[in-house]
Amino acid sequence: MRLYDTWSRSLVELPEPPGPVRMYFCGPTVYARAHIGNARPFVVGMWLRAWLRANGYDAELVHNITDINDKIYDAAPGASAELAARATQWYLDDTGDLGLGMPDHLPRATDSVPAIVAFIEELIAHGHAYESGGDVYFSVASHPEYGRLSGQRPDQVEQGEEPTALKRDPRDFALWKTNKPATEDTWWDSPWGRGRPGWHIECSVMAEQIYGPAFEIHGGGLDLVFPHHENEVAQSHALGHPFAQIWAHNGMLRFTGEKMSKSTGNVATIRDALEQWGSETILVFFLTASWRKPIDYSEETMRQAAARRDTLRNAFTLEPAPVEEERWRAFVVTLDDDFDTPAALAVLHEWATVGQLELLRRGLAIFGLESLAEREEAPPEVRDLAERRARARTERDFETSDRLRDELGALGWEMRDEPGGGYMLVRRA
RNA sequence: GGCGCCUUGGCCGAGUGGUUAGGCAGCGGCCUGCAAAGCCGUUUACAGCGGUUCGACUCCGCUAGGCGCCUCCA
Repeated sequence: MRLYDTWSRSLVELPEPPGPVRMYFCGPTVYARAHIGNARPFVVGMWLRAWLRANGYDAELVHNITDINDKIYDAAPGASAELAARATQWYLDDTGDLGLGMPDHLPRATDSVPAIVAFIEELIAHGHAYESGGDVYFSVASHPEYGRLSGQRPDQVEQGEEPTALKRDPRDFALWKTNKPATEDTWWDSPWGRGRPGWHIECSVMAEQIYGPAFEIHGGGLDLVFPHHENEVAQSHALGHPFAQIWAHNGMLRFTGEKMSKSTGNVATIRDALEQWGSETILVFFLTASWRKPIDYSEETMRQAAARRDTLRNAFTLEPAPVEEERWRAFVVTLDDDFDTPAALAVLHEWATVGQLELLRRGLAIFGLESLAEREEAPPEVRDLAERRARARTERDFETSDRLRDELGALGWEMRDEPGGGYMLVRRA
């Protein structure tokens, strides 16, 4: 299997099974309900893990929770820890309801502070960082490789608006920030006084705490390439750690519906999407685009995803054809080639058309969509209505028949007539 | 100003130097009491302009439009 790697800007072949393939995908900063775009790295990470495991890999996924951050302080003055805890639970609930299971590890920044302090001390000892007024900064000039991941030219980087008096070089970034009592109600002790870690160092440390200094895949949104991942790789490489072999960056989700825009802050949360469309439609939606490309979230694109979901589910009401195991190969080819889910989806549709239901079920299961293969048993009152309608039809009392069909519809059930008076009851999503 | 990405038929989205994925929607038909589901058929696609080539949607250049990032947005 090969995957596109941002570092080398090329497709990189994964080692042969069983690997291992250790993956670290950047998770959310917990200060509010995560929006649907935040679900993409989670979904991609979980799908990759499932696919790798199905192919005999020893695959593992770490997804971190950033629970120390300015946004959290801003959102809940005086109660930031409580908000972070609550928002962490929201995220776990929301992603859990996607039905993909959970990553192997969900480390919190707040649990890693001693390790972060130790990592920073080592950077200082090696001359890659310096203390300044209670803050500690990474010295970009000490690391000539800086900028390689993102391709940014340090001399062209736009300067931030923050006063940089404490930095030796405006490009330097914070590893540790001294506590500001007026706005920050959490802090940790360190050799440089009370403070808190910077964002980038949290991820370097959490990844290495679990995997050690080298692992296979580091994932996250394309918007994190610079500065977040550039800084992570600088911190770890500066200490001679190999860190990630492959950098996998997922494309951004765009809100293109009329009612939504990120600038107005009016965006759908994962919870909103779950309530409006359900997990199956969300997963099919993510399947329709390559993981590296942008994907548009709108009423129209979601409606289409829902229609696709129905098409796939309807396949299971048909007579299955004898399993042709060799057809599985077509699916493997698509996913082993940079995890091309749109192509894989086309294969699933092909199987649906020709009645390869066992393969279809197995393929859907990779993406957490095995529920599409399940038929829900109708409750007694629904079966009773259906029987009455069947009788009315037999007696050619179509007025009663149509009325009963409407009643079934109101209960969320669809009655599909078959030749010879038989019928099938199908749950409408 | 810098780094990078994208532009395929009504919509979404693969793909290849010459044989045109897939889905949704639309239209016609079969089936049905009528539907639904399914099946069959169907709708002059590759932003524009140059160049390379026997031949480009596919390679190169330019233009236009869109998007991401530029120190704490997945």
